[in-house]
Amino acid sequence: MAEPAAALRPLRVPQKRQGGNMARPASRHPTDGELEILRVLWHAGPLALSALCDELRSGRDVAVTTVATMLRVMSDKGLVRRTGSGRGATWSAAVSQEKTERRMVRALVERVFDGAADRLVAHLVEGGQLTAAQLAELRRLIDDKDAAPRKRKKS
Amino acid sequence: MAEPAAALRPLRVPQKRQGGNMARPASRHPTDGELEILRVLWHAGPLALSALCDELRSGRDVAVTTVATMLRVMSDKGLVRRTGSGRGATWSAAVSQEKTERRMVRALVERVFDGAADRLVAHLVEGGQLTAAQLAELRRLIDDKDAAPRKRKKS
DNA sequence: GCACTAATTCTAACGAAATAGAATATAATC
DNA sequence: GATTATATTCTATTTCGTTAGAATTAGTGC
Repeated sequence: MAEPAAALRPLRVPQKRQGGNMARPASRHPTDGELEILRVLWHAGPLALSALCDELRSGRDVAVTTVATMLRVMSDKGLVRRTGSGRGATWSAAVSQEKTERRMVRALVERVFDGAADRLVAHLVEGGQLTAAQLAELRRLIDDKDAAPRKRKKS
Repeated sequence: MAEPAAALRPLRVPQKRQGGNMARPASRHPTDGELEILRVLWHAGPLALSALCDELRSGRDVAVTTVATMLRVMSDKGLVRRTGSGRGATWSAAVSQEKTERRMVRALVERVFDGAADRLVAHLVEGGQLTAAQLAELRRLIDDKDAAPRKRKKS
């Protein structure tokens, strides 16, 4: 491999193994499309492929094979699970809504707010995204939390 | 298995303009890497390319040309702006931190919580992501909001 | 058991995103 | 003005995400 008599001129050599590489790393969280499927499955329980497609189609047009491909990918990622095979097979979410939401919120807080969760909340409260009723409910929630810092299950 | 006689096979016909296409649509929001750059620019004001790279390198290793390429893309998207050219040029954010954060939070609420902002807040409050002090501060915020539902600037 | 239909796998295309080396342009310094 | 350092552009590469047609497999119904 060495270049003994390379003469000179290390210049310009348009070799092929060149240019930067290293592509984008795979995201650990569900993508946009995957989340759409998960939401349907969370809401409507285990579904056959066709039924799942029908649900999705209420929002936009999509081919059956597209959904099938996404399900395969999601299955590899451990996001969904299949029960049975062939025509009678059903698909269900393999991750809980609760956990997924929490993880995605945490990721946002980390990425956008550098871990400061309170800044996110302030954003929401001050940004006028909440109704008066929701604010009241939120205050009640905080009071509860305050009264029982220990995990007391509501008392 | 199968493959009885290798005779007549329609054999998949590897035509070129066929099969599903349509790639992933460009995301309207800054990507992960773009956000990283924006955060540096928001925090440290206008910076030369080299200085920007130095800041980024405190977190991870990255080549100058990589950052330059990202800046070009971000410039096309209107996320950053360049002042001057050549060695003395500086880069600054072309979008405000406030607006960007708000937009990304809104996108998350839409995607994950189907628009229900209060569910996101409840998540944060109940999930134990906030300290007692932060909860108190939050309640004060809500009280203020409650006292002045109309946009009264504080009075 | 054969046709029909739904499900699944195989293959493909293609843009976005991330990365960076090579080459070139530009400004600073001597 | 030549050298040098930095900035910018050009090009290349790789994987991800999204979409879907073609082919194959597996139940349903007759």
